[in-house]
Amino acid sequence: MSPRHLPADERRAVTVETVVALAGEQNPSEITTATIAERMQLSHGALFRHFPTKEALWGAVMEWVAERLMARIERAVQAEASPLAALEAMFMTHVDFVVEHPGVPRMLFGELQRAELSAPKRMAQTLLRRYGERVRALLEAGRAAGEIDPALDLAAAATLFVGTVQGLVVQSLLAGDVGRLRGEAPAVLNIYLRGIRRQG
Amino acid sequence: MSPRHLPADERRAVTVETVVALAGEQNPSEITTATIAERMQLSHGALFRHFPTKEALWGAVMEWVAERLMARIERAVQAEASPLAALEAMFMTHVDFVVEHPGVPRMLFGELQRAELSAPKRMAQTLLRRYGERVRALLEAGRAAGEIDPALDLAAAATLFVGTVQGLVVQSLLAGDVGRLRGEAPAVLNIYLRGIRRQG
DNA sequence: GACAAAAGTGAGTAAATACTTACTCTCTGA
DNA sequence: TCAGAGAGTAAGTATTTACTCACTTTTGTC
Repeated sequence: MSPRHLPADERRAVTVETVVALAGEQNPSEITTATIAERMQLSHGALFRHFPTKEALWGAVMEWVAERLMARIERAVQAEASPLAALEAMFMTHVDFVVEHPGVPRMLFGELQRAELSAPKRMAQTLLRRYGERVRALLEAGRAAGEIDPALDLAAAATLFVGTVQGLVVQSLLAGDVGRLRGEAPAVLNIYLRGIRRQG
Repeated sequence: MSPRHLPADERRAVTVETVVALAGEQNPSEITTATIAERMQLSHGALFRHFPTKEALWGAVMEWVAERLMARIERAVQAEASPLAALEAMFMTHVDFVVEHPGVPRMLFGELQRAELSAPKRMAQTLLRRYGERVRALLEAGRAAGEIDPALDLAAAATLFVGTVQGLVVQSLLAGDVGRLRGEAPAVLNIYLRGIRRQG
């Protein structure tokens, strides 16, 4: 068990991870600062030594998500030779990430819904935009390499790529079982690939 | 303007429509009973003459959504001759519905996130299951008619169909503009259709 | 037009929740 | 070893929010 007293930066890291874990178990927008503290065996007041407001805490969480997700995806993409293989790797890496951290897509969607343009919302927007641009770049490379249908609408293909993951997430929310996601993912991805690939 | 005093059933109907409208403007989970009443120019207390709890009100809203969405989709499907054409009509009808009522997919997603299995959550699950089954039935018919790739994984195709809409919704949350949805939808649908269609 | 039933009002209440503060404990380095 | 900085505690406070209730206004019927 972790000691009661932690250096500030470690405490902040533990807090963020606690929020990510909690978001995998319950509606992210219903997570209270009290439950976060309780989960860490910490008093409620102590939380506010490390984060001035709840919004600042959510900002740190979104930063954690953006960094980890994009880093892992970039690593997976770099390891592949062809653009289409990279797209496949990107998809499966994303799915793995969601299986490990089921709260993440729900937090992102929840932030996007917010009315005011808070810092965490802006971070969610930025993340998704970067993600979309990465997909688009791979699609362009794939088209240049002759792997992808030359007539393909790249913007639409990028939107559908995000939707492909999103459809799986909805499915897992329906079934209440994130584990099955990984098994179902390849079949869904195949349909997508068939939709964008250059015809033999 | 509607009169201050309405028969109970009309007041309930107006209330539900007010919630649907509000959900198009702000985070559905942040809609309070007070704002609902205010929007109707009604006192807060009066709301609770017509709905015993907020949860019951949300139940009525989900029922409204399920009935309207499925009825419209069924009508569109019936008007088409071939299964693939019906699938296209279903998609565009759904998109139209979302453009008219942008709060709907967000309410649905929000309900699915809930921890406890409340009545509104169960209704959201039922709706999405019925929706998925309808897609699957069309896919099966399409396969029987030879329009669709015989090797297609139907469950995966149904998941991706839902994701196709969902991807557009995420896009509109990013852009903050639901109107563009209708214009972008056909290109996204085309990629999906290319993914499931029987190769010439 | 009187009356009862239906619908609405508005001032409340209790619970939840983000944040504060005065204090105490614990670790570190000179 | 001990002073002080850093981390934690616990009992607050202010605000929000779902829901209540005693009372008033409107509406439809005879």
